[in-house]
Amino acid sequence: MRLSKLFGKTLRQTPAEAENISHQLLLKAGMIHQLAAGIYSYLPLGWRALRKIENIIRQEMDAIGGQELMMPVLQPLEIWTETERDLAFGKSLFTLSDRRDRRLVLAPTHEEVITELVRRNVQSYRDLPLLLYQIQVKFRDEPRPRGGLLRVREFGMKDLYSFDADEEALDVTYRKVIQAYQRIYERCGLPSMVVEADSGAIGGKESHEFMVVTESGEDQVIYCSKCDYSANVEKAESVKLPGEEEEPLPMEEVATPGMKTIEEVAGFLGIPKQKTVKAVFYVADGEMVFVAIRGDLEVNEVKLKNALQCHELRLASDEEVKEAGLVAGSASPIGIKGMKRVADPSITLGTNLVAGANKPDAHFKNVNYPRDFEVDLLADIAIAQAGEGCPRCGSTLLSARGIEVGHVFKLGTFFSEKLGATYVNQSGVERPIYMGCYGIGIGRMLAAAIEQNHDEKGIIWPIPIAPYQVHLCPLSMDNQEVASNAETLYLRLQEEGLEVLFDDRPESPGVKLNDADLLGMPLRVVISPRTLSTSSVELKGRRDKEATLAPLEGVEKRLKSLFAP
RNA sequence: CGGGGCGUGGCGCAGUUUGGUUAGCGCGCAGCGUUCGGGACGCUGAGGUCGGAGGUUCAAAUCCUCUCGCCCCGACCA
Repeated sequence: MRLSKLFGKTLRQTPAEAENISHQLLLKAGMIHQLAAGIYSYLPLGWRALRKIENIIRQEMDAIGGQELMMPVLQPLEIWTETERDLAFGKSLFTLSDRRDRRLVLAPTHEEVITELVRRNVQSYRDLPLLLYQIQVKFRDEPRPRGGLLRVREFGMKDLYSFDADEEALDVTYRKVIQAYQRIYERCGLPSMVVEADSGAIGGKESHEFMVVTESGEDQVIYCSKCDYSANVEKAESVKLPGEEEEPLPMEEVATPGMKTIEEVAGFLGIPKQKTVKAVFYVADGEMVFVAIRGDLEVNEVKLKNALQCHELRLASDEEVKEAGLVAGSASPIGIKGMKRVADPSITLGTNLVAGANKPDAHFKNVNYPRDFEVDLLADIAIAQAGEGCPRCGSTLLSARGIEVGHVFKLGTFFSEKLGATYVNQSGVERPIYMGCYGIGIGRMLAAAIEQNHDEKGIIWPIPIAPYQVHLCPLSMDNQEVASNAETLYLRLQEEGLEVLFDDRPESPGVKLNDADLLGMPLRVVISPRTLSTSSVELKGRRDKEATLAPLEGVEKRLKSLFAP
């Protein structure tokens, strides 16, 4: 490709809207263009890189027996109400009406459609196992798109669905896909980490995410310093630091004038935070919920949502708390009624805790569960923190930030039972199909690859996903000898099957070299009066500090072997 | 949705507080010339409904009202 003809210009200044490195570099390099919040065009260079990622994914999917197909983006709303996933997705579901006022959705994922499709085509155990995938655009009306391609409303996704006869077979498939995913990330130059995850709106039992560890990541990962336990913080469990065990004392009221927060109360009474009980109020699907947790811990809203099995969860407003007859700052689990009560097991660690008295300026001390109060549900709803104990081996937990570039779920029979996708087993008995689903965000991978591979000058493409392999950069194009040698070298490199970006623009050397760094192709080939004086060209890997000279004669063979698979 | 910020040629900005000539500057773009190994220089030139609507005024980028959009921080996800 001739740079003089390439659609998409490099910018000298980074557009102000970009905050993330990947977003800045993609814009600056002219690889993407924003149309609206979370909606982007891919320009030719960006699109080439994206297609390379797609093809690597295709190869690995095909290698484990996946068959590619294509399903509709536009779907009737009914198939979503049937599984109640319209509620699970809520406002993230893009909906529209056709001319006859039939309600349609722009698909955010395809479990319903594929299940319906497979139901019609699978009858026997002989048809299983089955792996079907597509690479397609998905729509999700995210509350807040951000970070360029990191979080968008229209995005390319590879979604694979697996169909097995039973749980054991699903387990085998699930592990196989995880390994394929690991190969994909590795091939794309993205070191990834598999972590346990919450299954969210997709549903299902077991779930794992693939994280690219980087500071700009939106997710927090908790992992063990010793064993291989790792989980998204949404899901992560931990062994909490124990509280002091002492003889339970009779409960009594203490004055805590003006003390509202846990810090204030603990400080005022001269006790550690873990000797207090924190009370928090949520509204779950319109119902007020009381939540108690040890004072030094925070509520994990994902866990709470799962424990309550609700669709919508938010903190209660001050007014709602007041209306319920509670005193914020001194709210108490003792004597609470008229609403669901949930507590984290951490309140059972230690004795003689301090809790609110449900009146201003007062708390109870020597509160003990279950002697002094009861709850309807005792469930792990705490955020795991670095420094706490690993749930597997007890060693210290650590934390890191990551970008979620893939997510896999064991769905089990959730969809097949609801939609009647069954098969007849060897004994002639009808059984539900065991399903799994597996997604990779492709644009997100592209962004993550840049987050992970760049320097102050620009992008450093991992070879397998670089838009072009070679950046041919003649300096002084008005020099006849340079121009003609560059032109023939361009042809010779292409004849060897190399992908070449040819900077044939009559720009000054500074501009061309800086653009080469910004665009980030793996190998730069400079040809100039200087190199021609010794009948050579200059080679420099994008990551290398120094360039080397190589004879012009036969350089195309040499480069071909460099990029040999 | 809550909090913060911002909308002025393709990009980055100034001008808005305190209304007042043909709305500026840098980059980029076009033409000509000189340059040519890390974002060169000179000359000439094109390009703007100041996000939109309404209002106040002799006069609005600037003041008022409404509205749309974008970014960042939080609750959601590949």
